[in-house]
Formats: sequence, C-alpha cells, structure tokens
Amino acid sequence: MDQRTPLPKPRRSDATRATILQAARQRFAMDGYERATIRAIAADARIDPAMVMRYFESKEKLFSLAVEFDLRLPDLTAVPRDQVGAAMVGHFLDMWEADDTLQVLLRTGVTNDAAAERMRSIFAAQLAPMIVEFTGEPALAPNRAVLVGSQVLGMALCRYILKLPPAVAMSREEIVGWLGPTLQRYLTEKALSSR
Amino acid sequence: MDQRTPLPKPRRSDATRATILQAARQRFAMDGYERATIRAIAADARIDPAMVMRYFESKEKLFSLAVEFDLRLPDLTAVPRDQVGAAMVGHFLDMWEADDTLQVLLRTGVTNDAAAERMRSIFAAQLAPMIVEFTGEPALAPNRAVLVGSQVLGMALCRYILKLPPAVAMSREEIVGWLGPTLQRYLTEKALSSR
DNA sequence: TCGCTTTGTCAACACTCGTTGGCCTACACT
DNA sequence: AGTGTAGGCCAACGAGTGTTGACAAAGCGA
Repeated sequence: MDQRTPLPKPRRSDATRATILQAARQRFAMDGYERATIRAIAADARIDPAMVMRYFESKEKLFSLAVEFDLRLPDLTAVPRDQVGAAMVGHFLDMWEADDTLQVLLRTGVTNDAAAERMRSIFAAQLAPMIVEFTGEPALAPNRAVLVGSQVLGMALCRYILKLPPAVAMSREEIVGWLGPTLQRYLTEKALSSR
Repeated sequence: MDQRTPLPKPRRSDATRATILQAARQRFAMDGYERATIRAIAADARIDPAMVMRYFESKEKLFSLAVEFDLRLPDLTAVPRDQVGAAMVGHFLDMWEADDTLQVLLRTGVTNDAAAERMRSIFAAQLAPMIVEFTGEPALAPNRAVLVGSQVLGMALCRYILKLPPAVAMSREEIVGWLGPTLQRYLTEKALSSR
C-alpha cells in the first residue's frame, strides 16, 4: 500500500503559531518592519526566536502573512445615496480601531516594498471594484478610489500614527461630519468641476 | 578697531558638510531612518563614514538637521476668498516636488519619534497659526489644520510614497480640481454641518 | 623652514540582526 | 520496555550596524 505520507505540512502547534502571528502583528504595527525584530516578537510570544523561524521560514514570510488583510467593505448600494460618504468614514474608523493590521500596513508601507505592493493591490482589488459596483462606471473608479483612500489614509496617519493632538482629540462624530461630505463628493460627483 | 574677522573664512569643510547633508536627505527620503545607513550616506557623498560622525556627532543629530523644514505657507489673505483651497493644494504640490524634505518627514515620521514630533510642531507652529490669521478664530484652527493636513498628507502618501498608479497618473489640474474644494471647505466652512 | 590645526583614511570595536544546527524533553504507539 | 517524532531551547555563526581612535596628508601662519 502507499504508506507514502502525503501529508503536505509537518504538523505543528496551531496555538503557538497563532500566538506568534499575533505578536508579530503588534510589533510590526508599533515599530515598523526594521525595528520589529524577530527576537522582540519571540519575547512577546514567550518563545525562543528559533521557533519563529521554524513556524514561518523567514521574517519576510512571517511579515507577508501578518499583512494579509480584507477591508470588508460594506455594500454601498444598500445605504441611502446621500449617506454613502458618512457610511464609508464610519466603516474605515471601525476598521482602524478593531484591528492593527491597517497600522501595520501604514507603518511599514512607507519603507517596505512588499507592504506597499499589498496596499496597491488592496486599492485595485477591493476598493476600486466596490466603487465600480456602486457608480457603474469603471473608468473613473480608480481615481475615486485613490481620492477616498487618500483622505482616509491621511486622517488615519494623523490620528493613529503621528498622533497629532487635534486629530486624536476629535470625536468620531466630528470626523464623520467633516470627512463624510468629502467622501460623498469623491464617490458621487459626476466629474471634475472644471470651473 | 575690531580686527576680529566678522566673516568666517569659507572653509573647504563647509562644502563637504553640505554634500553630506544633501546625501543624507536623499537617503532618508528613499529608505527611511533605519535603512538609510551612515555607510550608504557616506558612499553617496564619496567620503569616509567616519567623516559623517566628525561633522555631525551622531546619526540622530544628522537626522534632526536633515529634517528641518519650513512650509513657506502663502499669505491666504492675499488670494481671492473662493480660491484659497485651490491655492493651498497647488502650494503643497510645489513643496512636495521641489524638495525631498517632506518625503523624509513622511517616510520616517511613521516610525521615528523625532520625525513625528517635528511634524507635530510643523502643524502647531506653522499651519495652525496661518489658519488663525486667515479665519480670525483661534478655537477651530487646530482642527482645520489637521483636516487640511490629513488630506494633503494622504494624497502625498498615495502619490509619492506608495505610488498608487491612479494617484501617480493624475495630473496636477485633476488633483487641484478634486482636492481644492475639499480644502476650501475645511478652511472656510463655519462649523460642522451637524445634520 | 618648522609647527599646528584642519581634513581625511583605515582598521577595528562592541553590538544587534536574521538565521542555523544540535540537543533536550514529552509523549504516543508498538 | 524501546522507538519515533514533534515541540522547544540554547549557543553560535556571519553579516551589517553606529561609533571610535590612531594615524597620514594638506593647508597655513610664524
């Protein structure tokens, strides 16, 4: 009989694997790619640095797993058309505060090319298609996606990364109140007000 | 009489000092703080790494000099009141493309605390006061500054750092056309449209 | 000319990094 | 009992880092 073990992967403890991945995400989120050392991640996970290498072959592989992300965008066709801007702001605020994967992406994306590529693919594969579905016009969707993303990323940068005091102090309602109309315009305005 | 020479002799060291500083700015702008090594900077300046230490005592001191920056904000009271938004967008685009100091700040500010503090001080000491002068109301100025900054930084992040293809492809006129009204509202709208 | 400061080079130190291989322990199965 | 194996720890390697001190030219005032 073919006792040949077809087992694709050596069985390893899923629990510690998850622990390491979580610790890695936190470190990457706080320190960025270079300063988040394998040793620090291992210490957080209360484990030997060599274990990190056993579970994930290299720091780079570990990083690419830690940075997997799904925006879980809402279905804009289901919200009143004059509230899509506010809905988007609210959704992104939730995303930023629920998880630290977005912090990882932003902290590392500015210096690490793999993370930057990941962000590019998120824009192209998640945000833009959703806008196509909402507006029905594929041509301008990439531009609208970038506009929306720029405002959302910029505010997240100021509030969660740079921690500019006024940005931190603003309430959720204030942010939605200010940014909502902006996104509303980026999402719905027909074309450039060429003036 | 004052035989004391008031003019310091132009030493040759001033030239190399400037060369080093320029090379440092470029490296910091491209690679961020950690990956921009003293050795790489010295190689760019065609000089020995030890020289960098002699001229600037440490990497940290060199960095804090490389990151000095003046936004050179325009006098908004001199432009037509319905064009302040577009004027600001144009000015920031000029700033981003003329120099790479802003790239240094953004690339390093997300992981290096000194750079983040510098950005905070730029907001508080340059942007906010200028908005106070424009609007005449000191209370909301910090909020307006953060809103303007978030949109401008976000677009710069997408265009110059992450290099999202649609953001790179957009023309200057398109960016001004889309972001101008946004900044216009952030700068002039009386208060939150509480709805 | 001699001396002294400046400008630069070279080699090395002490340290941290990612990564590797060897060894130990626990335990399931026969 | 013995054996195999997976999970984990330890010490070390090689490379790269910021930083330092000794030493060689080069300029310049006397």
